[in-house]
Amino acid sequence: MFENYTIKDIAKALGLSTSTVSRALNGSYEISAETKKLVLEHAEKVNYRPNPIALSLKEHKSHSIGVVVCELANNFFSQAINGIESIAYDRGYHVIITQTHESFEREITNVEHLLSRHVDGLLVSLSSETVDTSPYKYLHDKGFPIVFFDRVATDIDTSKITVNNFKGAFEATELLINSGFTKIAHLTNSNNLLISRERFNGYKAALDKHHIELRSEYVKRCDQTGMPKSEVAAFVKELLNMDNRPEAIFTTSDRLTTACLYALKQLGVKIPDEIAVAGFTNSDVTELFDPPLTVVRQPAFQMGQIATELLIKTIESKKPIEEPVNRQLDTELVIRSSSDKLLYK
Amino acid sequence: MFENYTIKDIAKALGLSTSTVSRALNGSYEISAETKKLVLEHAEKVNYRPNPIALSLKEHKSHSIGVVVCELANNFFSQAINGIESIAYDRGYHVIITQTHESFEREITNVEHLLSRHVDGLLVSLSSETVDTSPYKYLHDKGFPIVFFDRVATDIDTSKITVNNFKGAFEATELLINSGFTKIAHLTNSNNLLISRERFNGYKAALDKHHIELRSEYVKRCDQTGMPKSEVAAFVKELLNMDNRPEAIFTTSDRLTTACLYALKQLGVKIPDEIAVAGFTNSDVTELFDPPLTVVRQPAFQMGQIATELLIKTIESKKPIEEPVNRQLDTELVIRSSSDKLLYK
DNA sequence: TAAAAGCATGCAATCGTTCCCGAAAAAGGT
DNA sequence: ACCTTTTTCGGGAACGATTGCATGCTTTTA
Repeated sequence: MFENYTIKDIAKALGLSTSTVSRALNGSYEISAETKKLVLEHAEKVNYRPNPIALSLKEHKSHSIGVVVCELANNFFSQAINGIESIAYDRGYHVIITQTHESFEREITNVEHLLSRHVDGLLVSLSSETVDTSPYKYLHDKGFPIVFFDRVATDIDTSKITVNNFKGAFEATELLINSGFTKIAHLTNSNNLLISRERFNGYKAALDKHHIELRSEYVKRCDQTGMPKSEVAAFVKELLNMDNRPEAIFTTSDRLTTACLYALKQLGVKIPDEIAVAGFTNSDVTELFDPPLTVVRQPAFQMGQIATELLIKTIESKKPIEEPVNRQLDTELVIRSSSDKLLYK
Repeated sequence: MFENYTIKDIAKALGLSTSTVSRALNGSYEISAETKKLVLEHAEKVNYRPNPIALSLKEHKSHSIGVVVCELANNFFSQAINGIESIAYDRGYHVIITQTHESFEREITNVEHLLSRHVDGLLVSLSSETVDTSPYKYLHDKGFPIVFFDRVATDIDTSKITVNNFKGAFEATELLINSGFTKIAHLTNSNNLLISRERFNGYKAALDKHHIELRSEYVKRCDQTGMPKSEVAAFVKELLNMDNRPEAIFTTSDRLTTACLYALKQLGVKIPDEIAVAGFTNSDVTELFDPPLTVVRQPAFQMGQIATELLIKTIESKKPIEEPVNRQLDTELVIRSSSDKLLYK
């Protein structure tokens, strides 16, 4: 069942040379139809599977792709990986997943690791610590296929899949404004991440459009991406204790959003009565929250699929310099009651 | 930086033979200290990394482990994989993840796939469709390292990590009983899964202990594991429309729990006022639910870690027949208000 | 002084596959 | 009947690393 027959075994059994068997298996024109049939049938019978390791050694590729993300147990990434896996599986590629835990050092180690395994390409979402993208630049210049998704490196001219973060943040902020809030705080991530900056800009632009002044004390930057929930809790407390306390919070990432909600719950602050909340998250149970949460949702699964399709296309294209594709998808604003302005207030 | 120097390159550069270089690198006693130092220093300088593919071909192992789970985007499994990855990374193993989507056929394909990649061992959580475990038996009999976690194969004498499902279900059910409920429904999964049967038995035992008759019409089996939410919704509707309508529901898995909550929300049924809910889930936002959900939680991360440690130990042990370990961890019952019996009722 | 022992290193096989060459046999042309 | 072309197939190198065996040199010992 799981036996490993080799080309040599077949050759011996059939009294042929390994070269002949190999060629027959690969449908070479130089092999007679008769021999081909013989070999093919025997290969079928013993359930012959070429050894991918031997192939990798010879061909310098492995039919596998490496994935670099910060954290698996994060809805956005597990959904994206699901998308990645679905395409990769269909195309016969293996997926090797590594986590950076937001550490640059770990990110580099992972890339080295994957490369030494001769992955045929890389699917990368940068860690929040990463500012130096030169390793990717180096690889890309050497013609190595890389596709970024979500957290992309701007200075590298390779394919990228993102969402319109600006628009997503703008819409969410404007929703809060249209609900009647003017004092809107913002919980954001490290400035290293382009997505943080874009989302901040969206937030800012919505305020601008409605002639609301941006108060820097309303903007709290969680440089540790809310890894210990306490980081977020401290900021939330600060916001609530301000003289001019904000009426709403717009959060910029999955972890930040839930950490913020936890902090508010801990403090016994009612949503949206005392403070409204809207934020980026890909959790698929936010409708069950108390109150149902207004969210900006990214098409994670689809992003993973597109990224993988693009990567495999790059890998399999003959010419090394493929025109890089920049796909930008739309976020989805799901309006629920956490962003409501209650009338009796 | 990511150059691939080979042993040959070093040999050429130093005017030695590849064998000498190899032996020097591996600290063989037959190489003079002088030569060793020379080789080691040069290897360090060019950042030599042995080619794992060549090694795999020669040694018939790959320093990677295969993981078979049903679904990545499921809290339990993504947390478990996080645990797996954390240990594997430290021990220098790669993790190759595959999903079965609860299909037996896909499960077998995945195992074949992983085996052809020469993974050194397998970490398996069976799909709900799987009844025939003979492929694993076959592999195990051949001495191939396999460790099961969560959804285990009883008839194979290999290491297994589970939780005490009976106890977890018993405690949850008894909690509902102690809250004052007697009419307790049960949403369960395919009977193929041992965990479903164990949890059902726990439910039954708690009823027995408190002299409550088990009503078969209260037990709804979701054979598709609640994949389309509608499967669960239909059962929930049935339960609510019964003459002797249950006052509480105990759900047996992550997906079932959230699908049940969605169905209840859709129908506008108040929890716990009209019906109480408690269930297995590893979502880490259930405290934010409306109402906060009473849950049975599995130590997923730890299960992944232990399973991986055990697997690597088996892989690296010289003797093929290692005494299999059966670790059973405890679930955690987190009591929140979704299981409260409201007094004014 | 010659043989044995010790040491440092090289050769070549091996893992499974592909592919460049070369060669034998069959087919075709004159 | 002989030469050329085509068809069909095998030998062997290569991918990168390990390792048993062979080799050649120095040193020790009978």
